[in-house]
Amino acid sequence: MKPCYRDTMDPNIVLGLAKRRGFFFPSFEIYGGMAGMYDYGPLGSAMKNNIESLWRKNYVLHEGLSEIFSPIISPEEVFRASGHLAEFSDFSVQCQKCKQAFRADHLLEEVVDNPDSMSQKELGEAMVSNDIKCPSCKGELSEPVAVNLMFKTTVGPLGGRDGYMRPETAQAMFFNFHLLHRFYREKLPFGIVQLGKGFRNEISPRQGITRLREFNMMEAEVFFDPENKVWPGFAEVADLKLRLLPDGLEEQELSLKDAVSKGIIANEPLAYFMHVTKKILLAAGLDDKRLRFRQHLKTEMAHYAEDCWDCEALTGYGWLELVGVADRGCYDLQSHIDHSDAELTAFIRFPEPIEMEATVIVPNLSALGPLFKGKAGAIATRLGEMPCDGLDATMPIVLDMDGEEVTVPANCFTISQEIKKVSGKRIVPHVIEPSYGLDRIFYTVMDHNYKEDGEYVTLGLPIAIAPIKFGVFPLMTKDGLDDIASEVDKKLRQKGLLTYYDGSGTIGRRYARMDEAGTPFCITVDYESKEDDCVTIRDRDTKDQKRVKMDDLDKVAISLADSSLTFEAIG
RNA sequence: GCAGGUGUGAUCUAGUCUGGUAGGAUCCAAGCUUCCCAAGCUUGAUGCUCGGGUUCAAAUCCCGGCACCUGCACCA
Repeated sequence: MKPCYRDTMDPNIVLGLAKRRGFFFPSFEIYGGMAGMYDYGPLGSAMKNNIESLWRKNYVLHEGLSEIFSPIISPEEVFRASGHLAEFSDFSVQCQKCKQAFRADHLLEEVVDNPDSMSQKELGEAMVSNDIKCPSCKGELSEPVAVNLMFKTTVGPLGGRDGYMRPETAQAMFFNFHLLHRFYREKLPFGIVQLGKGFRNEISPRQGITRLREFNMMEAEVFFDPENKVWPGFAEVADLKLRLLPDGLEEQELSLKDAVSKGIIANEPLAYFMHVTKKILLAAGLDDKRLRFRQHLKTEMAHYAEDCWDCEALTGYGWLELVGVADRGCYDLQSHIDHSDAELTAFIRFPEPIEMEATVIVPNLSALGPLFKGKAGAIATRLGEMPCDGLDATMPIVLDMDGEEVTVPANCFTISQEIKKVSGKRIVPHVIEPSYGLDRIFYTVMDHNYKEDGEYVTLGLPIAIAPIKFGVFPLMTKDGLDDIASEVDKKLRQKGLLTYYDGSGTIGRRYARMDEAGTPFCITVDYESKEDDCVTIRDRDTKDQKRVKMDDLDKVAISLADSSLTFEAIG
């Protein structure tokens, strides 16, 4: 069994361990399984919760972003605005001879204008009339077939509104912007997070839990005044380094400050959240040497994005994208503004109100009304909006009202000079989006922490991530040792620590079981415990043991669990 | 979706070519052993991916589905 890539884990070994120990395994297996669907087992669910807690600790507690929780099924309009409907509805053709698949609109790009806006039927006709053949073997191509990567459903049992399972959690943070901005007392910057499931009907899911059809995300949207893109914590971390692989340049280690000042990373907040990403991934136990930030190539970056970096990890599947940190500009909010009537903007107050002298047309409604009847309102609005440069107050104004020429006599308006006080301006905020693929991070945690010494397997999980914090054993299940151990186990659970009581098999076997599950510490009650009221604590990574008074055990265990105490420092 | 490969207890695997009682190892469980690093002994549980066909007889041969792996395509 060879590793897939040099110095990286064979995924089959990780998959085997995951299944054997209840981290994760294919779903619906007794019914033949379903590609792209996995279950998290008992240890996996606990570890997934721990990764989420670590993430929340950073984003919600430390950075002060707030969490929302919104529906998975969303109406079609949301995805028309987000662009997913168009993006996910490609038409694909296949070569009859060499079986290769191509996007129909791509093949027509050279010969037709705007092929991506054509219907399935139009594309098919255009393919025939332009005599399009397979680009690689010149074979005959099939009819275009719709490829929709979103799961569609109908809301209402008797048919109703079309809906889709969201392909990302982000949209709710955009279309609720007006409420969330108000929640933040109308200040910028502020940020929102959402954790939850997203769905993509992948054509061919592969590689375990790294490309699922139903997957878990942890996303943040941080909103900024585009003219003032700063984040308060930046200065503190400006000198810390990141491993960067910029588009078109060599891989290099740069401080946040230098990367921004050299224009490699577009702005400070983007660099800041890249740093936050690195911090979280290291705390989750990923190997710094196998992490890098790769900048999206100009060609792969969405056209509206200002800059985008993927945090990638080297795993048994090669380099795997775990996190995307993107500056999406104002694209998402603007798009929802365009598709709805909502005012998803922020009002930026000037330090001092600005007084501006302006020439304005003031409609005279008492003259307009009788003359134009029902159209008077629309005409008055148009007059108020039109530029007044060079207008003569004594001449009639000619308007084009939906193709109809309307002459407004001079008595229907006046032109006057006004002083306008402007106290601020309305802007569409820019957004920086750190988006984390939880399942991929989960996989990489196992990949990077798998250690083998001969046959002996240890999962070196950090205690914050480890599903079980302490194994609790009686050396023998008799002479009352088991009662004492049960008592210890119960006490630790009451303190909120997940333990695993095990009295079966030899002591070595029990340590081995816990090592493979990634449990950092084991507590053993032995015969001496009955004399000295002490138990041993054994460290997974060094196999060293220390004796601790049972009365102090709570405190020691809690401190070990929150990493405020190290094993070496136990007195 | 296409092409190729693979599918035997929870895991790794022998058996498939050449049809005839499914075997081993690990793990798991119960027990013995004053048992601190997968020791030993006894006992036990769990399996041929699913469906159809050929045959007296199918893990084995044929057809189809499903899943996994690799490549292609796809990857907001």
